[in-house]
Amino acid sequence: MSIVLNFKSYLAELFARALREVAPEQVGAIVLIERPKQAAHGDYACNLAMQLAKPLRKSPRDIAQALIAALPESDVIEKVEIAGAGFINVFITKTAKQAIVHTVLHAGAGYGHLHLGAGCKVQVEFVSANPTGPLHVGHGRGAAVGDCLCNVLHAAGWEVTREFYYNDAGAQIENLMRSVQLRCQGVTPDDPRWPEGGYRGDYIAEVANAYMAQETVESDDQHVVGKGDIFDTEAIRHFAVAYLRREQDLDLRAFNVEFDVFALESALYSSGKVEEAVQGLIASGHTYEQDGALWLRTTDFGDDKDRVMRKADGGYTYFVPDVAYHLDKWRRGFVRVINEQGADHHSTITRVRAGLQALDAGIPQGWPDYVLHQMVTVLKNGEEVKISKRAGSYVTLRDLIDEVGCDATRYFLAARHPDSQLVFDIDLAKSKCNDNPVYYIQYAHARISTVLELWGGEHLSLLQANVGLLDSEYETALLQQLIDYPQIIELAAEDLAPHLVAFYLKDLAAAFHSYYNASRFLVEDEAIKCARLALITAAAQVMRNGLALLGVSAPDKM
RNA sequence: GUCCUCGUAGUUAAAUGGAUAUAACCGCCCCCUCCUAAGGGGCAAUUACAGGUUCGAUUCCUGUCGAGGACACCA
Repeated sequence: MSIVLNFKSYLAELFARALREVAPEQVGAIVLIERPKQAAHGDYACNLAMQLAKPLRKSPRDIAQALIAALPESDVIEKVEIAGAGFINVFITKTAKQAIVHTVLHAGAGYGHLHLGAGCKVQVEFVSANPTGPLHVGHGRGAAVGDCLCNVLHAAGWEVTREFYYNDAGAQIENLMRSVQLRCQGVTPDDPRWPEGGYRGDYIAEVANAYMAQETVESDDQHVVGKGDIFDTEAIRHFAVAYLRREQDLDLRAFNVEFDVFALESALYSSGKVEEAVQGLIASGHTYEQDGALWLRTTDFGDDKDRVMRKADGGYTYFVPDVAYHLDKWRRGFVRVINEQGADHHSTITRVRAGLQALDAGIPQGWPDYVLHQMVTVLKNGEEVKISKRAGSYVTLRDLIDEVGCDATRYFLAARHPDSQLVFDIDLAKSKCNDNPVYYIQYAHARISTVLELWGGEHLSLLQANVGLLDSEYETALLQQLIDYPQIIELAAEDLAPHLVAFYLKDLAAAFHSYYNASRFLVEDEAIKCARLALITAAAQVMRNGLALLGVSAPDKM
């Protein structure tokens, strides 16, 4: 019996071989294997014959006939049929499906790991919040989507680097410094002296108090001691940045998100990378001077108007360090880079890509990739929540974690397509009943754990189970879910769509709950009991694997 | 005004260009002497509109309408 880890790619290979025989000149055709929606259409379907109909000037059914004849022998294929306009429907043998139980039990946490990335390096930049306050819900969505995406890419075989970029200098940081300085002097936001762009949240007072108390602050990438000097703006600035970075680190840690690299905008200046990028752009001939400013002709690369690089006052606009930063990513060997950001940043995409093209550094067009997530609104008691007491003007990630827990927060923020707007319903996320998908999935895992504990046997003995006894409609459905898992990873990785994992887990849990309700596992017949326990042990394994990608726990008891 | 994303059952959402569009919630009806009813089974209900490309369109293209966002020598 062949051991098949991934049926889809296995069949794709068989059809590719048939294609080489039937139409060698068409080997460029894309062999697509899909899961039909209806069971009558088999377990897998291939549309190759319809694709080839036009170039080969033959009827799809004739081509299908030839492909089937050329299909290599395989003991996992029960039968092959031609249907409809020319679909080739493949039916998998029961034995091959049942074997998935042993495949999963043997692979364990490695089940679902693929080699799509072939160990290539990919860098994912996400969150990238400036250190001017606690992280808000939007950052939370970025953190959840970005981190899950990293997990999925890792599972798909990429070598992933998680990176967080932030601005530790510039106008917003200046505002932050002044706000803290005023708080040190006892001035509050309701005072007429409070500046226009000042930060009004209560956390500014906390920063000021810590600075005056000469506290020590350590974040993932900063270490500083408060000087307590109200007039040393440099010391205040440095302290405030470190303090708020640490706050964000604590939020992220509570959210199970860890970064490999923190990149600072100021470092791009001090290392000369910004200047180097500017010189590169000037040398490329895509710049010009006008009205005392230096412009980049981004319209050469699809932008709707040219952009200023160096302002008349001599300072660079923000997109220049952005370009320098991305050039640096490229030089660090990241052939693939994905930026996960809020959709309000979409206007930077064209500019950054244009700047990189203008540099003529061999960077491919359309590099880097972007995943933009839409707005999050928070709902509680049916009403929109806008204010957090501590932050002043927005709902913080910490508010959500404290209120509904890390698991539910991660699940809800990652379980929707990034492109669609998200309403975070706090009451739903908190509810411990069946309309809450997080609990629904976790409950399935807990149920399996309970059964296995009651059984009390040695898990290793399940490797000997006779899975040929798994034959009911519920068992078949659950087997199929287990078989589908690697393909979900593949899809999620290719589409940069981690939410697919969340949907899959709901389906997997549903298949288990139905099975649970319809059958007993701890039955008299030893062989049947072992077969069933082996199946649900495998199901629990896949639940753990999938939940791990989402960063959600898989409890044994609830 | 220009650009970007989205428009799918009453509601919230899935669907790599494939065959009869999938779930959950709500509503109605059923199932615990049972390994957790935080569960299961059933009924009803959907692609905004108009064109186009295709053997085939929820998916791609154009336009209209609707929701959100972006449009600084701010970041």
